[in-house]
Amino acid sequence: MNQLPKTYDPKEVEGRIYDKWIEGNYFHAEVDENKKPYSIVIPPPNITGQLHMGHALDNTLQDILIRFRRMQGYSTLWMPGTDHASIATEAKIVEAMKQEGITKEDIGREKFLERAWEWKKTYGGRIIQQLKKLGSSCDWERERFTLDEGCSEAVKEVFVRLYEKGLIYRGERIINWCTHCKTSISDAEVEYAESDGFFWHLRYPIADGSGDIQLATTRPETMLGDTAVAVHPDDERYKHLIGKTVILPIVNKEIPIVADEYVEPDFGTGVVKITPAHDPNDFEVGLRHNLPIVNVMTDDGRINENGGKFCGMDRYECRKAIVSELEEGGYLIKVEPLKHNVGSCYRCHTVVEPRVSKQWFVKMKPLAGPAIDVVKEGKIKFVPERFDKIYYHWMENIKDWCISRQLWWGHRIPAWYCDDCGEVIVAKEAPAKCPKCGSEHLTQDPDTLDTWFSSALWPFSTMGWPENTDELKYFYPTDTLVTGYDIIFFWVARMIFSGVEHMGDVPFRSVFIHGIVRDSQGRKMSKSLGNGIDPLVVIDEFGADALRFSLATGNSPGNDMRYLPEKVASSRNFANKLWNASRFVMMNIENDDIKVELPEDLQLEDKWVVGKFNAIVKEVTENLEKFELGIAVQKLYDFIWDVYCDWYIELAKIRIRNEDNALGAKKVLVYVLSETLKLLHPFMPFITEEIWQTLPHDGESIMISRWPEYDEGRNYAVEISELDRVIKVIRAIRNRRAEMNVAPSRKAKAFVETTFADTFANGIPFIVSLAGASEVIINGEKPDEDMVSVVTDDAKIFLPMGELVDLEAERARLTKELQKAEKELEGVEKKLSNPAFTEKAPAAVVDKQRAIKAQLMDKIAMIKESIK
RNA sequence: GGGAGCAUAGCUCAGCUGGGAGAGCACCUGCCUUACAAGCAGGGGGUCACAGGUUCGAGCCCUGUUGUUCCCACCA
Repeated sequence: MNQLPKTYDPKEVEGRIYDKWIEGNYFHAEVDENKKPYSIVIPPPNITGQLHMGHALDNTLQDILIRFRRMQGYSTLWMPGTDHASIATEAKIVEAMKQEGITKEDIGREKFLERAWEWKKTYGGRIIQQLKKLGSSCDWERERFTLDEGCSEAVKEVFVRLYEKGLIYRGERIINWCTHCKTSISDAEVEYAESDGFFWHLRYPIADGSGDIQLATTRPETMLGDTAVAVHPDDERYKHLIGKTVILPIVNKEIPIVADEYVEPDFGTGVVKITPAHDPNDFEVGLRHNLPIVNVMTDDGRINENGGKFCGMDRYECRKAIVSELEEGGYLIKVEPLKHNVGSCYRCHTVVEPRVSKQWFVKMKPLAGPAIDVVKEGKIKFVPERFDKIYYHWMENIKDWCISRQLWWGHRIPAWYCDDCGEVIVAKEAPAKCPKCGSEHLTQDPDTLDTWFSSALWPFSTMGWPENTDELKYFYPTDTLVTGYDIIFFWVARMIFSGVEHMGDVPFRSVFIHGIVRDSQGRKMSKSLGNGIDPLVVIDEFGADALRFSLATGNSPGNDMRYLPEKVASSRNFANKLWNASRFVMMNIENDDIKVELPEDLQLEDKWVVGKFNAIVKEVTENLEKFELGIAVQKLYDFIWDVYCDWYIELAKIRIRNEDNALGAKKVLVYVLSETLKLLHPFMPFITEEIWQTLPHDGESIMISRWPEYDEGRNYAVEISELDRVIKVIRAIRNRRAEMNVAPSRKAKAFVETTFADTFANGIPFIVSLAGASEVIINGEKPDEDMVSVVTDDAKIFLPMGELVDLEAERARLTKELQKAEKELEGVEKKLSNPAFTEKAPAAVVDKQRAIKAQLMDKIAMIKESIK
């Protein structure tokens, strides 16, 4: 006996169902040579992170694909895990220690790392628990961490291999320095934003006293590190000065005037001060002209001892001090406002300081070539396709990747330096002694690697590489990578060249890109705006299924979407609708022994719903295969609500009520519901499981049941079009009655005139029951009284409404309808009378127009007759 | 300075390879019809940004314009 509540209560269901899935071990993936593999690796969330809408979207999409493929019979692996997120995590720990009044230097590397692991233990599992709330069917037994033993092994292996191939090198280069995180960061980790600054025009005196040279800068404090002034070699204004020297104001140092093509003669005064240590371009100029590199800044953005009396000053304080001193000395000509691009750290948003520093780099050109080729050859497909252009552009213009970080939380660089001879040893294990001089005094490089260095290996490091494991052989390359467009450069691109280089094959075949979830006003959700929506709160209020459903609905690949609470509410309503439809079915089969199978003798309405279901199976499957999840989910919504609930259930009620082949109707109700639940399961896993378990079913769980298959023999096109004709008539009658404010309780006879007499004869019970007819007469004698009429494409219906009939209004309405039909007919005739159309358009299209014409002509004739 | 996306009903958005403009929400009318008021039945509302072009036929393809969002780029 099913006493199901009238509303679906996700809170009561979700936890219980999820535990059951875990208990059944359904998420676990095994190497199974009898099945085809399907695998996805999760974009590992940061251990510091909390589930946000971006995660909710990303993981909903992955779970939909995984559940779909699992039901299709693939051996399905969704590899989960977390990322150690070096900068973010270290910053959090440092921040926490600050509360205690200690710095990381106070406690030293070892103690710091202990704290970090402690932190990981406490918070690392949090986001995993949150992913479970969402319903994610990851293989949790395989959960990995970018800093675990296996991943660390892979990292070392890769580092050593690349070093030995000459693709990793160490050198003094200009890099982006974050003065807050106190580490180098890669180019990809710098965000540029236009900002209002100033352009300070300065005067540098020429050393021989022949005058001065004027230039402008946006960062006057860097003049402390100027080692030259540059002009364009062909610039007639300055040609005579090339080779001379100027006196650097304040510093009082003599520096050369050099000629370099980099200088744009038309910009500013055509003169550039050159600070090789603090500007990427100046650095290049410096190399070409052998200029000294004078670093004037400390790692926390202060002026160092090279800055003389400004030593110890913050870079912005120093800017002020320098400007006022320049002004006093008469070196400042003018200050003008200037909008320019300023780079900042993507983690802490501190303005980045370009700085020369000794770092480790990956040589990118040799890796980029093959990584471009695999996409060009179609071995990897971006969905939507347009993202390949972005990828190409980035890869084609890529510069060497700075991978060393001045942090402690991360993979320590496997390089040792001999204290005695300076030899560099790169190896997976600490060497006992220097291979060159035999010294035992070796010091490991203190730096760690960029977090993205380890996540780049994720598709194979998680499967046991460098061992050639069974998992690797079976599940690699993975099938689909699901991620937002915002991390294509950070992660996707790097996985591609890493996979191609180390595995000799692509890491995944498709990259399914989605946009970001914005707030209801279209703004990015952010902490500072305080407009973030917590998915867990939403799940608590509406249920995980409703959240998932609303994230999938209207989602089109690569496009951003807005989070609208009303949309989640409407998804919740949909879940509730499904719940109640199921309740109806269950209430009606309590006393019957029903299996999930279609009865032998399908009636018209049965074939109608089965045929429509069959079409949906095909379409939804194809949509899912093409990553058109938003379209698939819309079709399911329409089918369940409009076709199944609004029509089939109502039609079935007639038979159940009349006990006219009621069992057949019940079987169809159960069959179609049960199979539809399967199609919906990837989107709404909890409620579909809950209902499926209550219905008659075979097997332990819907999530491991068989995905419905399209059946060529069950299209029922004829029955569908027949019943659709009847439905059109029912709608038309309802419409007329509503217009006339006829109370639902008031029944009236309906006289139907049609050429489809058999069809409507079959439809009589439906019209009686669903259109408020007391009796339906097909092509019969009409009484001589005033009636309202309504015309569909296939039939004309007369309703005697007694005193409700207002002849004048009726005539007006019909005239309007006639005009509309005539206008339509005009359009169709115009098309058909155009020989170009009938000759060139496909026959099917022309036939369709002819059919429409015939229908319209019938309709017009019928209306005209009524007006008389 | 390059490149990309978006512009469709009051709002948020779908619309697959070009063949009679769609959904949800909101709004209006009538209904507690024994699955569901988180519901049922009906309704109003769109020159598919603008201007050209290709085509028998364009929301969809091409060109340009405007607005908007984003990505990339070393102009000091």
